[in-house]
Amino acid sequence: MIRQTVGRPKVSVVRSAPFASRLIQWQLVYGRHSLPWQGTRDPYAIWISEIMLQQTQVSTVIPYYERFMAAFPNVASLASVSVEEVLTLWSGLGYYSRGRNLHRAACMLMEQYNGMFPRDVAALQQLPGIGRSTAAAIAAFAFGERCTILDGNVKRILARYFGVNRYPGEKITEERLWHLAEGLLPVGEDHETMTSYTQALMDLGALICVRTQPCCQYCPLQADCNAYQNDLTAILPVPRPRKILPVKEIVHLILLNQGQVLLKKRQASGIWGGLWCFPEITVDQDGIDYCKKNLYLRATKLTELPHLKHTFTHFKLIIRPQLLQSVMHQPVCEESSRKDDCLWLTIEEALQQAIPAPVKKLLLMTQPVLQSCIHE
DNA sequence: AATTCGTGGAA
DNA sequence: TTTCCAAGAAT
Repeated sequence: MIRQTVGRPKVSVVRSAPFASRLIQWQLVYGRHSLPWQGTRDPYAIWISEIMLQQTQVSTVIPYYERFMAAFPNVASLASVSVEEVLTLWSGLGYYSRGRNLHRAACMLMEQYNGMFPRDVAALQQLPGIGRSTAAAIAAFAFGERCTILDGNVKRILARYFGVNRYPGEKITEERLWHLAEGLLPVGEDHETMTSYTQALMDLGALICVRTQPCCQYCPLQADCNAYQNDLTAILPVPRPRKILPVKEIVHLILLNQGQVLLKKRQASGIWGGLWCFPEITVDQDGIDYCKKNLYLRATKLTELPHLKHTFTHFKLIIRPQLLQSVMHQPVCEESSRKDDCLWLTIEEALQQAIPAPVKKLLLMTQPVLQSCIHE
């Protein structure tokens, strides 16, 4: 830590008053007030938005949020559908365990709370997909509970404000940030104050205290900000320690038959868990052989499509797509269609399933090819 | 405690 | 192009 004067608890509570009130005053004038999930105290709407916004930018979330709320406007409607239907609307958004947990939590809310939301943070945190920060966001926005969030915005703000010169993702540092955040909460306990304050933290981080080139001229915390006073805003917060991303290479088999493609459901765990994907093999496997042994399909190779690069947080993936024409003999056809983890679909149908982003790209690339195949 | 979960925007 | 990371949680 950079040298700083952190007082005893009583002192820090008193000193925190200006922090919260300045933020709140700033938020009322310069903050965001028209995001789709604002202006409501419906815990369901707030919950959905908070889950979608985990590690995901606002502009990305908005269309997904609108579609999701239109389809599932409340806990009961979400709990009543299959997890498949939830993942279909989640398709392309990433971190698909969020969608699975959302559905599980909706079912738990129906069973344990009669479809209502518990008011306290501890109970909220028991629900799958709701951690400490998301629980605090829901409790603050929906119920006016006096609890603090600690998302990427707040970590960045506090790292600068207090001059925290260690990586915020580090466990010990994160605990420190939680403690600092608790100490900055507004003293009042009314709902409106907690809503404004929590939104203020997010807005300051998103609009002023951004990662690169923060707009310190317009920051209500400028006078007390350690990083600004010491010209450290460019190097705080300390970035994540670099790691070399491993590169994985796989083959996706795009099987074509009578205007349809084959999608295979992935196992529940691992990347793209439970989503529909092309059959996947290693680069040194033979696609035609794989079709024969695992899918009971005779196939002939058509062509190899240009490879697709996809970067995850922890590895890079090179997808080598192979177009295969499958010939389905009658008994073989029955056998392959009997597998409940395989689906023959037109591309239009496939695009409406729970598929990850690269599969969507490949489907769109395949569309013209399939058209020409049909005319043969 | 360190990994494993997606995807796309911004620099 | 590469790098970083965004309203984090679960394991």
